Amino acid sequence: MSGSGRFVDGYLLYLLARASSVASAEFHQQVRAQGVSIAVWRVLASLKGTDQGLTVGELARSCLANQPAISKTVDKLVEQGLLERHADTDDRRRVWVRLTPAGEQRVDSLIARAMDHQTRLLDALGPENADILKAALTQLIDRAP
Amino acid sequence: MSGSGRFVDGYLLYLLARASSVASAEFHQQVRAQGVSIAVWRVLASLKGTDQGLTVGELARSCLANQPAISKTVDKLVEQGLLERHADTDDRRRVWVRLTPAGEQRVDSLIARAMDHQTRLLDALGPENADILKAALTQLIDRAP
DNA sequence: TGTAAAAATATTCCTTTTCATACAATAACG
DNA sequence: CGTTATTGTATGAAAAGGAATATTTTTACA
Repeated sequence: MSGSGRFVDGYLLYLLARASSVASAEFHQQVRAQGVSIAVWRVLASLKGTDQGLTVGELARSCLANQPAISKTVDKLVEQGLLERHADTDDRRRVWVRLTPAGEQRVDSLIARAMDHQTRLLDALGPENADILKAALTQLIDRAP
Repeated sequence: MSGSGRFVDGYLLYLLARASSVASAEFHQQVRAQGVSIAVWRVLASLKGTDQGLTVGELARSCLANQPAISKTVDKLVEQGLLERHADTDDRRRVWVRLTPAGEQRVDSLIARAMDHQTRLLDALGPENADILKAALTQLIDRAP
């Protein structure tokens, strides 16, 4: 005996985390090679395609991160001129965050690489497997407790 | 217009990360409520079911973490009496890490909760969807670039 | 309305992670 | 063999992240 009786090998949450990690590894290295952290990439990517931006809270949920972490990351990106904050006129607690033109430019360049990587990933999977995977993940997100 | 033209909504790596995050959220809260960090849970869970333990490097890869982070987490868990280190006799660079009896006891209690949570998750998904998901994730892991 | 509760963000303090590197041991190869 | 390269782990300084809380604004409701 001594066959792999490891607990994690049959554990769904581990399979999920590992799949996400393995699938992202190559692209994440490319991002870091551009001098951009994954946290920053997620903030920029989350804002791309929103026309008024997102509030800090929405951004945190979108980035799968904590609100304080996002506040701090936004601080830095505002200093770098990639983001801008502006208060909501109706509810002055809310703070909107959106890309500046420089931010758009930066994220566009990263997104180009992301799409390129995704194409290769989908190719490796095959179109039908990719569709099955997307459907299964979407169901999981909708139905998870 | 103003329909969701957000980039991330169509991005596979984001779907994966979000699925992993959403599916894990509830259980991870339970773990933290036990006073155990996710990093520690992953170390303990990774070791469960290995009969000689794992080396530090294997443990790092299994935990989807960096080697220095694992070295430090192991330090603390050794201090707490949950893990023990012992050098490899053949290759004295390698350091094996394994659960102590106290560590086994701790991880067993967490695993009981994990299995319970997984049962509910699989129920919510339905058996056939669960199988499809597992197969798709396994393929992704095997075929990712 | 006035007051208590709730919500959104920022801030503080402390832990953890990361990056680079040091150190020790083995492997490769002239 | 001796020397260089490589591998595995640990360590130290710097950055990031997390939990708790403060602050400001809005909502609920007596």
